[in-house]
Amino acid sequence: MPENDDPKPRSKLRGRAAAIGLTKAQVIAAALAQIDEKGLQAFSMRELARSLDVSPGNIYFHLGGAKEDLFAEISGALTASVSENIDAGMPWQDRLRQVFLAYRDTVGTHPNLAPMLGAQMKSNGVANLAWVETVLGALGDAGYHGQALRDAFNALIGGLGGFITMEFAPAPSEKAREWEELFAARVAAIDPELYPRTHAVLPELSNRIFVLRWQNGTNVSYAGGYELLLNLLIDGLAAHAPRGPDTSSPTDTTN
Amino acid sequence: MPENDDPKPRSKLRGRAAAIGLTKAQVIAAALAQIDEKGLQAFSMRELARSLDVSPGNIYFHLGGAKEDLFAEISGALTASVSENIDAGMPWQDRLRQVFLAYRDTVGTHPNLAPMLGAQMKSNGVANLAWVETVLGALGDAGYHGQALRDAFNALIGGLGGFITMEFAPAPSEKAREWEELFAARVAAIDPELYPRTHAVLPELSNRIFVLRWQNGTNVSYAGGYELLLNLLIDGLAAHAPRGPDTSSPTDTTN
DNA sequence: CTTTTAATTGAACGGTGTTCAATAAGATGG
DNA sequence: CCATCTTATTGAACACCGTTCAATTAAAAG
Repeated sequence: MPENDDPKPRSKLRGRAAAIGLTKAQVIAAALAQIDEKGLQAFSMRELARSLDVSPGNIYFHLGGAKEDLFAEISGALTASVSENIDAGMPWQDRLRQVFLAYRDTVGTHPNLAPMLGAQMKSNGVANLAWVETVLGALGDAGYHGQALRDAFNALIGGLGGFITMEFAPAPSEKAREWEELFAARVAAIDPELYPRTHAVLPELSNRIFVLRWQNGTNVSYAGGYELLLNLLIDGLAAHAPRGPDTSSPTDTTN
Repeated sequence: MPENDDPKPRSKLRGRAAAIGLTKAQVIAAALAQIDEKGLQAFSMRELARSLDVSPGNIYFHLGGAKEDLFAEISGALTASVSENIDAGMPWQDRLRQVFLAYRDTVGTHPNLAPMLGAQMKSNGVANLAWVETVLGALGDAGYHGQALRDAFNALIGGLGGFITMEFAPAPSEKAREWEELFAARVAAIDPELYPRTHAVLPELSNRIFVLRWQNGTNVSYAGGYELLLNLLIDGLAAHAPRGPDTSSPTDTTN
């Protein structure tokens, strides 16, 4: 692994020959492009090397790690900007709303990353401390601390982050067309006697709700469900706040 | 693929020779055992074949499908029982609470399946219609219909299902020990000037909240966060219900 | 016992992630 | 300008993987 973090290659010949001057940032960017294009399932280190006209080994040299680490780097790069432009002077409710709407927008730009954001611990890492700080700060201002803070934080991140993971969960690889037809057949065969509420609701909600769908958030908007979830959480956290909001110096010791 | 669904092999010699009489159900059970033991990442069709003392091809013969389909079968088998024993006579709030607590308990028994439940559309399929029916029924009794029903359903499934996916998201493969140390080092280096709220909260919440953790729900309980999320959702949905609860015949056409 | 059907194998194809010695390219300093 | 040293790059190799398929064995049917 190269021992500095220069954005530019040390070679002065960059641009003269194609295979000279590869950079860690280039590798990460190319990997992101590759995933955007082909999906996480189809992504491979060798294909990435091919797309950069470079040998596989060279990628490992610049990365200084394996595929998993590459994913972590991509996640970090993606979510780095989520908590920028959050005005700390706003009410905590607005700060939460804004940061979680921004997070969803960001993931929505690269939906194929969703599986690794939600379903792999390493892809969170300590990358976006600013994000954590914003959420913890908002909840602190709301009066949460100790165990209640822990639960509130987890409910927010787990609920909203998890929602987005499911929203953009990928369809079966490639043979999507075939699966869509198979799915439609199964839905059409739902027994109105056994599942009356489901059957009644199908014409309106088929492919619009989790589980009963064959397309994900890339094709069908789940904004309504997400915003409802976000509002219920914020309102509920406000109603159940351990003490009045905006108490700036928590000096009591009742816990 | 064998054309019937007999739980027993057609051979009359079952038990006499080891490699005789493999069954689809056996394959699925063995795969689940394998995933429970080694994790989803390490699972492979060839290893599965080895664990059954059988050739890889034989597995495909009995499965009649590929790895993806096997995953879908496992998901279906796992979640089949989630909505059993839900008393339809209970208030809709209790039905929701019960079914979502049961879902989390079920996944908690096989946490390594979490990634494929949340992050793969096919692993939901139309498998657990009873579950969908229970949730739709409860929300219907609460007065939800049309778009509001859609959003409420998605908020519930996406929020709670997604939470569980994140809760049990796996740590990096195998070299967990090494990662834990690396993580601890990074956490210790958090700048108290840049991230005061995070820094202040670390002693109490480190490894207890999403993002700032090196172990998942298998080692650390996220029950508090989940129950808070569940309660906020149910209470909020009750407060925002389009009309009074338990109106049995929705005949108006205001939507 | 022969025919037909089901179950099983083993080899093959075309991939994969990752490591590593050998080598080429560029920087350094005499 | 050249010799040295460092960095970058390659290509081959290793040990896997998912999936298909002709050939073969085992069991059932007649």
